[in-house]
Amino acid sequence: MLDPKFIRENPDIVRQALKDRNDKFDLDAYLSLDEERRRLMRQIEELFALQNKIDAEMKIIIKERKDPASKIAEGREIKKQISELDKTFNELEVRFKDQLLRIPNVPHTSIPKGHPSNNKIIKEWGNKRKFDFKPLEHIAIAENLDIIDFKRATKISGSNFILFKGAGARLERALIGFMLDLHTQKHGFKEISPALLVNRDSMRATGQLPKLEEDMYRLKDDDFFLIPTAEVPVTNIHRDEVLHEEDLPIYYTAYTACFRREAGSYGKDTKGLTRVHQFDKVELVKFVKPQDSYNELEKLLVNACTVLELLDIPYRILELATGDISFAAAKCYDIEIYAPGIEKWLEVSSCSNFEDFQARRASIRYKEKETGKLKFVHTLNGSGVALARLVVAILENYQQADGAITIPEVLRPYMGGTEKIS
RNA sequence: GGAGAGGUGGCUGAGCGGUUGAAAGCGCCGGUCUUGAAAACCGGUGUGGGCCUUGUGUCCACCGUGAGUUCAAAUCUCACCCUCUCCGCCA
Repeated sequence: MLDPKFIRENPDIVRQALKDRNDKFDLDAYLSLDEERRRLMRQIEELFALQNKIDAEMKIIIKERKDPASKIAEGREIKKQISELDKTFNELEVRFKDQLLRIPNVPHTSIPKGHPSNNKIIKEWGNKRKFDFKPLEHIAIAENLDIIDFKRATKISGSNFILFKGAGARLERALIGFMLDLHTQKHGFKEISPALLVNRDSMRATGQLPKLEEDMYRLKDDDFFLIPTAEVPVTNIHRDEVLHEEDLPIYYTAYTACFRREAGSYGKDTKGLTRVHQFDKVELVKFVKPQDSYNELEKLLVNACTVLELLDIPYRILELATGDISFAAAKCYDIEIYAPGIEKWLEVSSCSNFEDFQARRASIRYKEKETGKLKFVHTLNGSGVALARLVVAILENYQQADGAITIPEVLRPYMGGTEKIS
């Protein structure tokens, strides 16, 4: 969330941010709510001060064994006044906090403004494969090789779920192992394996709640949520903590399944692996000092790209426009990989700097040695990378004329030396 | 799921309803001593918020969370959450 004081003092910046994001949040209603609650707060605090004064006088009266009756009556009167104001104040406070949590982050000034069509391609890597036959779509490839079973996945769970089989399942596991090893051994990340169910506080801290509750899978009996990304449990590792400055930056990587309800997206990308309710992902999360966060974002992006370069999959990087970045992000790069069968660029990673937006919600701070002050850390995360779509790209990029798939060289050690699936 | 114990500052841990924002110790910061370091000793050290005259300013809140009793709650009552121990169940 944003600092309420910052919003109050810079309403124009926030208003512009909302406009750039095409967010309909009613800032004026928020601001008057803030003013009203502070007005009431001042009244109540004055009464508290009065109460404290009576309290002090009361102590003297008792000590000197005088008659306390009139002071007691005074105290009663104050108490009555406080309890009346308090009721209204509490209502306002609940509304205020809820509204505050619905204000998105202010986009960084460097990023393109407006509609997603203004997303800027800042890099392309690799050459699109040339085939001397018509490349098939991944669905056909996978069904021919019997490594993904779409029909049975639907029977077991429903539409847009996956069932990997045989070499398909092995490929999935190989990719996870390859990526985790790369990030832990070469990029300095610590491996984390978190729970896939998290509580409401955790979802609020990273910014999924309260706004996006409809998009989340929720266990209604226990008020748990299925994680939409490892970002949630991993960022929450340090919720309500004060970190040591010398421990920063902290790098974590985690493989988890991710669950997306995608309410309201029916009819869009409904076929194959490109949009599913559950997929695997290796996530990268960083906690850094504020002055380092934009430098760390660039490094994070390189870490994610390295995965694709080692797999030799053509990719491009998009710098997202204000209208396309997520609720909590200040700046975000998307990485898209090319799938020659369906002839589409597929998003496999979003690398974002949240600045102190999540840290403020989650209360993740560190004590700055030089000043002795507590400061919010900056949090970042990026996929390194998402699996289902990566499998699409591998199948379509590495397909052969005979319908077989050659295994990218870096994956072979993870597949027991297998060179092709046929 | 059953029984019991307990949640107090960065940590450990005291706390008869009224000079308790909170003893003590550890840690941390500064100083003395030392060639330097350690030890010892001395001093300091919570967070969040409101207000304006932005100041070594002032006021308020905070002892798991929420409600209640009271003139007054860390302390009493109730509910909830969480942790630990034992038992049960279980991969």
